[in-house]
Amino acid sequence: MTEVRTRFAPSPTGYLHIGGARTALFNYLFARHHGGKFILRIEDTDRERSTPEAINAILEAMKWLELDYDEGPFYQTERHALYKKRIRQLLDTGKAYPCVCTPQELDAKRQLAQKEKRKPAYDGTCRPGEGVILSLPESKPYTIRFRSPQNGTTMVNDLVKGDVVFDNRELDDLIIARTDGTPTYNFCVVVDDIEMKVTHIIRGDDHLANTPRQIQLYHALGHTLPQFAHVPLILGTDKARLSKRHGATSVTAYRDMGYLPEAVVNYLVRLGWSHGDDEIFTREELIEKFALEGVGKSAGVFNPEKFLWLNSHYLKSHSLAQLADEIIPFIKAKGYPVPQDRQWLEKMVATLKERAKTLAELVEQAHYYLSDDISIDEKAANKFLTAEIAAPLNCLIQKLTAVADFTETAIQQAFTEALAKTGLQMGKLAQPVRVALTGSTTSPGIHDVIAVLGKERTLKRLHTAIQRLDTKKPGAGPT
RNA sequence: GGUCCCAUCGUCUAGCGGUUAGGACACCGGCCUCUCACGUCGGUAACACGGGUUCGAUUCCCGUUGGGACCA
Repeated sequence: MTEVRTRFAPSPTGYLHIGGARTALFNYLFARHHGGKFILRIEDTDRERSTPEAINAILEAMKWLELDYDEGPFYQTERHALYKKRIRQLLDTGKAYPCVCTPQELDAKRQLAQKEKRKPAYDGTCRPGEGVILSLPESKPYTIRFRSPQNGTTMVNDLVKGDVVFDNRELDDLIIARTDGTPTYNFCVVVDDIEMKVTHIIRGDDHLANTPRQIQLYHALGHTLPQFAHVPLILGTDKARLSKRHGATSVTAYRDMGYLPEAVVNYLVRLGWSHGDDEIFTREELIEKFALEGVGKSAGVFNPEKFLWLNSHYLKSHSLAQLADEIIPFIKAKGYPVPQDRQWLEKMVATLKERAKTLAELVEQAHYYLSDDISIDEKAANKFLTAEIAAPLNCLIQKLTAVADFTETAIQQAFTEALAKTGLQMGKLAQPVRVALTGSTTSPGIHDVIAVLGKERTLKRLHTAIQRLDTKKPGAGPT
C-alpha cells in the first residue's frame, strides 16, 4: 500500500476563492484521512497574471483555515529545469516535435476551419511520421507540440464521475512549450504531479476535459496514472459558476466580514459532500469521515443563509474569552476604543453572542456599550419615551441609585421595587428603559444591559432620556 | 458550434428496485418572554419530461428538455 499524496495547485492570479478553498479542503481531508501527505504547489507559470500579493493571500487564507500542508509550497517558476528535461525526453523519443507554424498561419487555418464548420484543431502540418525525430530549427521560432494519438479512445476512471470516455480524434497536438521555451500549463501539471508522486488528483471538474490530454502525457512520459477525482463546481444563485459578481468570493473577505474559519470549513465541506444526515462536523470528525464516495456529482449553489447559520452556530460555541479576542479587530475597524477591561468585554460579549451571526455583527450590536454617543431612534422615542413614563423612570433611577453592589440580582430587585411602586408591568417599563439605554427597541435582556453598562453610565442615560422628555413638552424643542 | 459533465423541496442534501421520499438552511405558525435573539414544538415544500427494463422504478438503460464546464 503506497502512501496517499494529494496536492492543491492554485494559480496565484487573485485571492483564494471559495471554490479553491473547498478543493484544498477536500485534498487536505483526503490526505489526512488516509494518513498521507498534502502538498501545496503554486502554479505561477503565467507570470503576467501571477503576483506575490496573491501568493501571500493564498498562504494566509490556508493558514487561517488551518489547511496545513506537509510539503511545499513549491513554485513552478523555480522548476523550469525539470520541465526542460521532460520536454527533451519527449523530443528524443519522438513523442513531441518542433512546430514552425506561425500564429498568423494557425489563425488563418482556424478561421477557415470555422467557416467550413470543421473543428478548429491543429492540422498537423509539422507533425512528423511515427518514430521520426526532427532536429530543432535553428533560424525559425518554433513551439514544441505533443504528438497526440489520432485514433482510439482515452478513458478517465474518475473517482467521482465514473468512467468518462473521450475520442482521441478530439485531441489535437497540444503545444507543450512556447516559442520562448516556456512550458505550458497541461504539461507542467503532469510533470509536477509525476515528480511529486501525487497519487490522487482531486480538483474542480473544470479540469475534466483536460484530463485525457494529461493521461496521454503520462503515457508518453512513461508513468503510471494517478487516480482522478473531479469535484463539481460551486455555482452562484443564478446557477452560473461562482464569481465576483455574486458578491464576496474570497476566503479572506469572509474572514473580514466576521466569519469563523470552522464555519467556512464546515459550510464548504457540506457543499458537495455529505455523510448521511450529518451537518455539523469537528475537524477530527471530518478527517475520520471524509471519503470521495460521499462527494456528489452535481454542482452546488452557494447559499449565504446556511453559511450564516453555521457561522452563528460556531459563534455560540466559542468561549467568551475566545470571542473577546476575536472581536478586537472588528472593534478597531469600527473606530471604537478597545476596552482594556477583559472581564467587562467578556460580559458584554455574553449578552450578544446569541444574537449576532458574525463577529462584525456582534460589534455593530455592541455600539451602545462601546460608545456613549448613542443616537435614539425617533420612532422608538415617540412610542416609549412619553411624558407619563417620566415618573416611573425617576422611580427606577431612585432604586438604582440606592443599589450599592451593582449586580444583576440587585438590578433585578430595583426593577421589582420600581414596578411595585408604580404598578406598571415589566414590559411597560423595560421598553422605555431599553430605548433610553440603547437607543432602540431591541437589545439583550435589560438587566444584562444595565449590568454591563454599569451604574454610572446607566443613570446618566436615564437622566438624559428624562431631560429629553422635558424638552419634548409642547412648544419646546424640535419635533 | 464541437466534446464532456450534471438533474430529489427555493437552496445544500439522504436515498444506492418495494420508504407515509428523511435531514439541514430559509420561510410560516405555536410555546418561552421585558424587546430582539436563542431554544423548543409543529407546518408548507421535491423525485424535470417521455419511453423502455422489471411483478414493481426516485433508484437501472435510452431519448427530450434544462443547467454547467472545457475547447474554439
